[in-house]
Amino acid sequence: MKLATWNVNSLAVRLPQALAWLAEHRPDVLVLQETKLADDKFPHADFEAAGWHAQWLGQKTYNGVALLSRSEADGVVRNIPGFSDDQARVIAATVDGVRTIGAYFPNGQEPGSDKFAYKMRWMGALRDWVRAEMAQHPQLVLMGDFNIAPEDRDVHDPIAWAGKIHCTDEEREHFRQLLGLGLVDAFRLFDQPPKSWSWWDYRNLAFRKNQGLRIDHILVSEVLRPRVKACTIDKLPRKAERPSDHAPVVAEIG
DNA sequence: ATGTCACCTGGTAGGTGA
Repeated sequence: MKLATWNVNSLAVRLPQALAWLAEHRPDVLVLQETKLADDKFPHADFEAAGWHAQWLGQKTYNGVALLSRSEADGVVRNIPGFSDDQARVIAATVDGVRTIGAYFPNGQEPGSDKFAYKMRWMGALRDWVRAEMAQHPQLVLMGDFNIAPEDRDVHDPIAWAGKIHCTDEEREHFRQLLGLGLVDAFRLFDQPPKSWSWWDYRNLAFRKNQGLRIDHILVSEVLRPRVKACTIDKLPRKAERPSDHAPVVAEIG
């Protein structure tokens, strides 16, 4: 099966691109982040007309997540159970026997800020919940926009980014704790081209100069690990007219 | 140093978030 994650930075703007990408790649599951749509504005009819099941959790202006699947999605969970949150960041469901969690991690803005503290709290709650989910569902995938570059090789300029948001020791420690639950970064199961990024700032001609970060990830549980056949970043949508600043990440599981 | 994009409010620009 094919699983994918994509931060679309407004589904109102990117709906045509999302539909085109789905039609071309036919993933079994695609999770979206930053839909930026209130629930009553979510274009479920457009997805359904194209043959996709849709689950979503949104809010006006900010955040918002969705899960699109070819098969029906069961056991849908919206946001982290037990963690009171007015931001729409998590959608989870079981599709074809695989527990699939789509997450939009907080950006965190700047170390020491209130938003950074929220990011830490949110990641702690996510970790505890994912641990419980894994106990129930050995076949589990956690994917989305983590807003963390796990290692220096995931950063175009590690010196300039040292200690900055996405690259702090605290964020990287949280990423390692997720791996410590028994998850593995699917992208690093394979030889990859150096300077592989999933996000490029809209500013400073960053995409043209390939100045980016790898902050979008697909983590798979240990039982799925031997079944992962490939994991790639699809840069093509980043070259389109009116692109999202993120590229889709895709994993193939046999 | 910011050469961007998307969204909102309140007003035809400015602020916020990423």
